[in-house]
Amino acid sequence: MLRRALEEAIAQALKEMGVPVRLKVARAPKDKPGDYGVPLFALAKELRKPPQAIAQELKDRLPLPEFVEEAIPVGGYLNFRLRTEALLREALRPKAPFPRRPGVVLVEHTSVNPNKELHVGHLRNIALGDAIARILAYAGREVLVLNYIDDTGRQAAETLFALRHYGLTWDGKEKYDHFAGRAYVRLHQDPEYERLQPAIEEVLHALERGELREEVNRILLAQMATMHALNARYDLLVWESDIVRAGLLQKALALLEQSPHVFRPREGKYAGALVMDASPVIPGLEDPFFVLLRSNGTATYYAKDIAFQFWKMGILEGLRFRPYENPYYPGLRTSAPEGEAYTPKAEETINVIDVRQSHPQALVRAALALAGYPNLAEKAHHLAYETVLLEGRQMSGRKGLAVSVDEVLEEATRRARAIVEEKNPDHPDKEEAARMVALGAIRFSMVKTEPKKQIDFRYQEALSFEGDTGPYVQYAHARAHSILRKAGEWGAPDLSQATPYERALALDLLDFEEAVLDAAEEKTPHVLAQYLLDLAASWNAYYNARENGQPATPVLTAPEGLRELRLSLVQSLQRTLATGLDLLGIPAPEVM
RNA sequence: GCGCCCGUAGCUCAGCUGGAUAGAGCGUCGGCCUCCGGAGCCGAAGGUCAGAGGUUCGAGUCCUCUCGGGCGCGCCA
Repeated sequence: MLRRALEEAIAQALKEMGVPVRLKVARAPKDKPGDYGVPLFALAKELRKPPQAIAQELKDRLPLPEFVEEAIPVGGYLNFRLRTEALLREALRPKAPFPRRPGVVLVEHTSVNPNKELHVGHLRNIALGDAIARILAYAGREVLVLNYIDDTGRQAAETLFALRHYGLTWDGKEKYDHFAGRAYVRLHQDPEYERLQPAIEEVLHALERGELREEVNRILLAQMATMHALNARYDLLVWESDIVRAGLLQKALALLEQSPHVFRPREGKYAGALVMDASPVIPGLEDPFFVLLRSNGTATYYAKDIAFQFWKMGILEGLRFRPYENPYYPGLRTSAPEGEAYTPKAEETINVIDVRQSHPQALVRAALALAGYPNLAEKAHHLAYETVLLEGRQMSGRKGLAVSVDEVLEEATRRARAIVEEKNPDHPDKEEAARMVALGAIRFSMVKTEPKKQIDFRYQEALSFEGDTGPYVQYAHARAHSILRKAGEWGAPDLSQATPYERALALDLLDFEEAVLDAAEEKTPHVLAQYLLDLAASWNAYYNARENGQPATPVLTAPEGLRELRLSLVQSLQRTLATGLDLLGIPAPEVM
């Protein structure tokens, strides 16, 4: 990364000038001289000189790195023009994942209740979680992806109960999770619902004993087909019933009770309950007391979250794992009483959950700090994303007001198929191309905006193949690949023949690694998605450039040396787009 | 009531953590090669960055207040 090196050199020179600061090097605007620049206004006061003079002085004192051709003072800025050959050499350098550094990052995402088919709200969770896991791995982290199966929850119990209660039998025509989901919705519309509570309770208890696991598993496997179709990856499944049986909750509470901030009030509102006083960690709360164990002895749901978080970070042990039999993920492991003991001991966790869980997630961090692990509390991240609206309206699983992911995938594939048919009738595998484009459209639409912004799922926009979309990037990739296919083998490029067109594309190519690192650091894939749009646009502009009515940048018919340079650049571009798309979990078709 | 998030072009969104003349897509209007893929490209119109104060050489970005929208605050999960 040339920018970093330049920043380093500038910092060194400034230090010698008596101002030990690190300034950020940014791209220079298109109409200004040079490729990069730094503003020097901030130093004016300390150096008691006008910024223009500082720019001049810095230029005089800065030993230019070999990749910089010239430093150019522009008002209060000092700009830099890169040597063309150095710029191109850097742009052509093959990109590889960053070196692995020790320490596991555990990403939990999906974690869908096993009682119903996935809907569009889950889509955002999966797209974000899967992308951030891939990005972190590329950025050099060892990543484990965990999918939590709440098999002792009310939702699962109600669905299993409904299936029996209504005596429904599966005819195999419908996906099983959809079938089960209909039973669940029917139960919630049943006027007898209130009266059925005791029977539902019974199912709930059976679940806690782990007795109905096969029935839950059947729904899970159907859901997993959708996760797999979305191109999401997982390493571990953890079943809540296993957590219950491993006694993680009791172990966690035992640890917490050693804190002076966890106690049992004898009187007042919380008499008889085990409560945590979060005020040392979360100041300014109206009521800083949170119940961990109710006075009837049952645990609150965030007490369970706390116990699980302790396990993730290696504070507690006790779960066992074995290979998970399924048709989609060969290496997947699942918690199971008969498995082998294993604890991930993550040094950092990312829980991908919607923003409504911000409060309980803060309690999880508070508990870590109160239990004596403030350093781990800082590494327990909540990737909070806003909810997804459906055509401007709030969704509801209970009422069946949602669009399923399967349905969206099917519709997107149908539309993509029609377009492939229209644009590329000779395509060798239209079905596969349609699948990739559909996936590109759907997943890209879920990660291109900031997680904290609410998004409205609209068919017309989410399944669009034009403009700021996944297929736009995929198309740019396919177009580049098409040129490379026609070129065959080529020889050494002549970097000195680069024109301003190659310079512009190369400059954009240089920002890839920074975009990935930024996305990893901020834990938001949208930075990478936006970069890929910019890069694809830059490439399309390059491809279409014209001068005097003639193509300005022909690749295959360019003179020797320049042709090789352009081919190498196109190859670097093509690989960068493919890598970037892969980090978003989106396939990069060679032909579409 | 307390707390968190959001408000940028008609619509959907970026804006590199305080820097250069605020940028894209959709939509509208006008263009594009006998030549590497038109899912593309070039151009035009469209802005009181919700509003008001403040800090600063400099504010879409930081602070305060106001307005509008979303969400969370239970011995429910």
